[in-house]
Amino acid sequence: MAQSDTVTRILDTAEVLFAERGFAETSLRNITSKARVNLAAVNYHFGSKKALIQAVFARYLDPFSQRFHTALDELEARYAGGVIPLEVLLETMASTVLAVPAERNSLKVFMRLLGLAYSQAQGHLRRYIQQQYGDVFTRFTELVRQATPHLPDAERFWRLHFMLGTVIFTLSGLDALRDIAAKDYNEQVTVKDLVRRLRPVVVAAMHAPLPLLQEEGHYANAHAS
Amino acid sequence: MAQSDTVTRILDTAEVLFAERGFAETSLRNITSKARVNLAAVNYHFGSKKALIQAVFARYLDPFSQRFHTALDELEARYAGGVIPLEVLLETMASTVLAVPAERNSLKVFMRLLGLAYSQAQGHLRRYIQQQYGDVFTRFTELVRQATPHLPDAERFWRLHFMLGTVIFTLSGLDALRDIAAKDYNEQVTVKDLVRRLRPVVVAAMHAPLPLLQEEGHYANAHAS
DNA sequence: CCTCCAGGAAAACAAGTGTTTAAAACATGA
DNA sequence: TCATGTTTTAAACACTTGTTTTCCTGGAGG
Repeated sequence: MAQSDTVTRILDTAEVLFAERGFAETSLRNITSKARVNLAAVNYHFGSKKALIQAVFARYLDPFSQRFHTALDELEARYAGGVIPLEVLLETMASTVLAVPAERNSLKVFMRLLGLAYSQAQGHLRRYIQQQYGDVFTRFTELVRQATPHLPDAERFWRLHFMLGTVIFTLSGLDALRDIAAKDYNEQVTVKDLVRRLRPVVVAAMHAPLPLLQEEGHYANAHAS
Repeated sequence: MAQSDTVTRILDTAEVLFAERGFAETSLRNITSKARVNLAAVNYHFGSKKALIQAVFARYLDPFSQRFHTALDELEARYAGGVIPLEVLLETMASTVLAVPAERNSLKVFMRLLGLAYSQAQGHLRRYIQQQYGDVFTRFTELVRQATPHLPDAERFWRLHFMLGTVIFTLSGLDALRDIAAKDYNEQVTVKDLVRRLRPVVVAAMHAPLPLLQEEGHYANAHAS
């Protein structure tokens, strides 16, 4: 209750400001004034701006990774000992992501934050996320490995990141893209629609034939950087 | 020459600092001190920080869009009147991107900047890029449309952005990913390698079967945001 | 010679930043 | 009710930010 309504007001305000403007571009005075809370409250309750940023992420990622873990538990039980098909794994991940708004209210904010975590400098964030939630991701990729034994490890690694890029890029830039799409194809897309569109694309990408190796001289004027 | 060696020193320094730290996180004092140039020089030569950012982009995008235009000209001549196959279009785009380092020296910086342009708030940048270089992109997508007549317009739109996400996300986060990949699969990837890996994935993604429409209730707990 | 003026250098400017301090208000259990 | 510990508040602090201003330099052209 009153047990620091301030804390949640700060978090609620911070997450949407961060999502729409980035971390460096959002000042504490920005947050606190919009949340109608004293400026010092952030440092009092969280210690620093960095800690506030991490708290914003934790509020999304804690329940998410927990849900994901139990979802994977169920899968492993269902396919006891056997291999879980790739489609099922992807489907599970998708539905876990889509379940986020059940407790927090904006999937859009969640995806945007993830996008920022990658693109923004903020080295401390990537480190924090990695060491805090890295194990779920590791567990997931291990299951993907078993589901795609034909893929060389390196190839699978890259393809997973390709798909991560697709999802995060699309869903985190959703607003801008949605505007264009609505204007050109007058169609009002929801996140759920997008996930529906993503499914066959991701599956096809993971099943794509292996790249031909080293067609030398294929690209004129190509220099490594 | 002395005809403002200062200008290029500023641009050279700014582009790498921007690429590795972002725009807001890079101060003019940061740039000018590293470039061993007076602080006021930026405002003298460019007018403002925003203008400097745009100048950094222009130095990459001007030659790029020019090259891309002539490459498309050649393609249209070669396939006079006919449809240019999707693979050829993608190949052309890839080699145009890979040709960037021929004049500017870092493909990595280029991709990182593109990534920032999307993810960073910086509304002015997206607008600038859109109205300055939007026509090449429009032309390219029109050719893609002709090459993929079976795809509904909206579906093609989204798939193109999916792939844009893949490429920009991967290539702009290249350094971090490369470190992980090198550690786990001791393999030293170059940008060229990545493009080679990307090719079949992108092609497969574009040719993926259309999504099933509306399997209602497929995702439990799913709420739109 | 002097003028002119693009360019460089140092300093100041006003505004905004995260963080800290110290006092006040509040709540709660003894 | 009083003392205790927790929150809230306003003010200040110590910087950093982008931008301007002012002065100084060094040639080119008349």
